[in-house]
Amino acid sequence: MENIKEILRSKSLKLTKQRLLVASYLFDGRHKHVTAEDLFKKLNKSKSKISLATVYNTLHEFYKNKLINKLAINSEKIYFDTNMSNHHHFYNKEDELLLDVSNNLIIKGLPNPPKGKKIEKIEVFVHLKK
Amino acid sequence: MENIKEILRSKSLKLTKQRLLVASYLFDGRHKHVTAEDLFKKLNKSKSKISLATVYNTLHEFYKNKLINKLAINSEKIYFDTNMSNHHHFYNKEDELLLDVSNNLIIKGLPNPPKGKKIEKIEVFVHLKK
DNA sequence: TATCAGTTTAGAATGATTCTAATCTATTGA
DNA sequence: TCAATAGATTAGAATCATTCTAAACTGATA
Repeated sequence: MENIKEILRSKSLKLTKQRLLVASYLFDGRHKHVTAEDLFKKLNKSKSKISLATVYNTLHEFYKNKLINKLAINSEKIYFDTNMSNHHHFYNKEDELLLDVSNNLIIKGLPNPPKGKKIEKIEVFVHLKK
Repeated sequence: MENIKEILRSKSLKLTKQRLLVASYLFDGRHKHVTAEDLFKKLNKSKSKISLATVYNTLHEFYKNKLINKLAINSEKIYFDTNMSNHHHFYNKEDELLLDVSNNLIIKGLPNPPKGKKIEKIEVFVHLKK
């Protein structure tokens, strides 16, 4: 719990009950992919209480502070990803499977970005089927 | 116009006014990225008439028939892409710039997909910044 | 420990998309 | 040619994830 508090302090985020609740779920050492709705349900199963709006606020706050990533893989839901290392994803729409591809990929043949623009990030989605 | 009709016929799609309207805009020889809303506005500028629901229906019908692609790049809007060749995208959120990366990329270091799954498609988004 | 900027909240609002069910029309086959 | 009908179109309502609002609350500071 002390290291969770340290994470929030390092980003100058106030240590509120709700943030600690969200952070201790997200940063328990295992990487996770969650939607706001999932997280809301999961956290409200225990006796803790947090509103859906706060779940959204907190996830975006963490995202802005580079504590989590945001994945817009299918335009229906936003997934937040606690794995901050450079990685990519396997995705299977049918069963909503979302898996990290942890290897560092080597991508050759990429043209230069348009004038005045720099590459911020390369995102690779490997779509799967049966 | 005859080749537009041929495209629809080849997919057993009825040749309705609205489908011909959409198809002749989309398949005029230039690749396009459009959202349903954009397309709805654009088509209704001319004297032709088409409802928003029909624009959605038609785009999805074309998508199901593999006449266009669907891009879920930012979870706010769905883009449809008339370029059906194997390609990737540059994307700059700030100015909603979406560009084809036409080169065939070579991606090395990809692990095997999980058991029982095959790779359907690899989608690379190159996010840009200023 | 009082203050207050920053947080949380319930519920309303938004906006893209989908649904509904009534009307219309391209196709087909007699 | 044309009547029948399966499929297409439509306006407007419904949906659903997300954001907004503005009132109440609470950590952090002095």
